Amino acid sequence: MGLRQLHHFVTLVEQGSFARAASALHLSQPALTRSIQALEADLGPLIDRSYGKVRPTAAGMLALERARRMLREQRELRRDLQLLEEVEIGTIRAGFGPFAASFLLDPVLEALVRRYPHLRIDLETADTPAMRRSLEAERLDVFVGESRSLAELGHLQIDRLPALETAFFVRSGHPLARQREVTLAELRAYPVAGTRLPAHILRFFRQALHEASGGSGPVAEDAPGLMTITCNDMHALRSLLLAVDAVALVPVAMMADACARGMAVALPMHPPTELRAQYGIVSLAGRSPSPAMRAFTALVHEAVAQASGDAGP
Amino acid sequence: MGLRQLHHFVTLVEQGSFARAASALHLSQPALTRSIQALEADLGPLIDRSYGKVRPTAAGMLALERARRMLREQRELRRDLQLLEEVEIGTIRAGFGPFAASFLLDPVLEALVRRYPHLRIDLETADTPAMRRSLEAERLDVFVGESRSLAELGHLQIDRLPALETAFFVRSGHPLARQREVTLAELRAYPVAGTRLPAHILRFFRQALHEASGGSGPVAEDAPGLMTITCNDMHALRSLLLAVDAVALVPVAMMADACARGMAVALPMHPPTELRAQYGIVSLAGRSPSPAMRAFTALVHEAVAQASGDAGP
DNA sequence: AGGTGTTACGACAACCGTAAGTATC
DNA sequence: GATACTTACGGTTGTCGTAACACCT
Repeated sequence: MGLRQLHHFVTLVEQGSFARAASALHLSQPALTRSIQALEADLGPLIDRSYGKVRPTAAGMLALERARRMLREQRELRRDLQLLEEVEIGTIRAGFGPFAASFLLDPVLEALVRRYPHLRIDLETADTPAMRRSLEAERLDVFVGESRSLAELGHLQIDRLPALETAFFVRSGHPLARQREVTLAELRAYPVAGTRLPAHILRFFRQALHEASGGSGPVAEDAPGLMTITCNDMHALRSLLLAVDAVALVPVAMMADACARGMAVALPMHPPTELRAQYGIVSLAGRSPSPAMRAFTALVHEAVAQASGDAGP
Repeated sequence: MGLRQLHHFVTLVEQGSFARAASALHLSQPALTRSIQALEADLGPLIDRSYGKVRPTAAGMLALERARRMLREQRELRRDLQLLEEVEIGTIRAGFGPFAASFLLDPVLEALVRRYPHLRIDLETADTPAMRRSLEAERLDVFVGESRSLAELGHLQIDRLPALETAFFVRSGHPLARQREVTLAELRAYPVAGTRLPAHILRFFRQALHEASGGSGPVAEDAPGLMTITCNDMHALRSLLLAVDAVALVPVAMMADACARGMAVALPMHPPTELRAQYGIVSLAGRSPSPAMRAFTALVHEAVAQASGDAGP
């Protein structure tokens, strides 16, 4: 019993004659005869041939029912795979780190919904370690997050994004906004807000402050950090810095509009702080991406390009 | 895509490795690899191979669902066909002519129910022309009836039964019961009951009566027949002849018990009337019988043998 | 004769098992 | 080196089309 034979059988019954069925199947009559014979050799007599009239036997009626169901499943499987390929069905479970979420979540979500209205979408924001756990536990298909700390992990595949420019921002009326140059130490006169930072950035700030205050040698690990406020909701930080005389370390892309409207400015740090977050699209290695995931990845790249285009020149 | 390949695929996912699946399928490992490759060439990537771990992709999950349904339909088709063969499922729509019903319906129905408790049974009694129409309209699968009039019809298949002995019966106290011989003409002193008879029997009686009354030459077609009462319920006729001084033409087999208990006797006709009804199991030619129909046919033969054994010696 | 279905034959593709190869641990 | 899977090769089976055959109307 094979799907091909069953298809032949169903068509034969539906067409009512070997000749018509064979032509409907784009098959020669003898081939159809033999196909049916083979099926009957397997399942027993299925049709009564009485010269010109083709009628299913009792067994044939049973077979007809089941065969139709099998063939329908086959058609629907092909259809489902097609729809999956076109992202007409499917699910994407994606995470965004705080930085990425701040300027990627909105456009990516909008683009996803706009281009793939039937896709089931499950997004969340969390920090990199949490998302990494979710990914490994397969609660997540992919996440966009700080990826430097994951670079050596072989079981993760990282699609690196252009380095994410960050800077210290204040609102336009802020005292520091008037200075031609600002040092790290000067920031400490104000509340300094940002997300929880990766270890290497934390170390960089501690070291810089240590040196600025005339110290030398190793820095104490428990020395107070630069940040006085951490919050992983970047939009809250944005609102904060626009409302009060705080300083916030946020992605440039996120502040592009506020700067354009003269509401905020990036502080001209001295020495220049090269604060580039290494972000990437992280997924489990060795797993072929679903069409939905490929679509998601593409949209993230698009959104990044868009954002850096806005914020760049 | 073939059922074999789908089975391989499902087993592979269930077993979690090519090696285990191949052995579970009684297949060599390379054969399984190639089978899966062929399926994937058809449907796209279905599984992620990551050395030792076999996991379905998103497409694979869809395929798995559909494939399982198809394979279940396949198993159930085989099972249904087996059950049909064993008459554990199926339907029989059978008719009985009045004579046949009188002594076959009860035992055949009982035997059917006893041996094939799951068979759907649809029995009816009617006269031969009506049953023939039902058969041709496929409201009936088979009937047991007077078959001489159908012998030449090519589109009907007739499984002839032993000739059905009939005789004129009266109750023991009947005046005619005391005679050593009874002529047809003598019957006319009493109500004569029977079923509606086939044309050739009617002609035989008319001819005999005509000759007995001294006539010669052709008999008028509208001459009064022998029967004064016709009823196609043979049990009613039986009750009638046991209750009043009537004469009834009924099958011998039907009266065997009453005769044995001294309640009725067959009249010793002179000249002997060779009243043999030619009964048969009639079905449409060119249609292979369902298992249920074969079972029915066998049981009818059994019941006939049983009845003629009872009534015979 | 015309149409319908089956068998006969040669060619091609599918499938299998054995054996050799490749990659991962 | 051991294990898990893939590729290579030769043989069997399944499937096709063309052609010849058998049968019914």
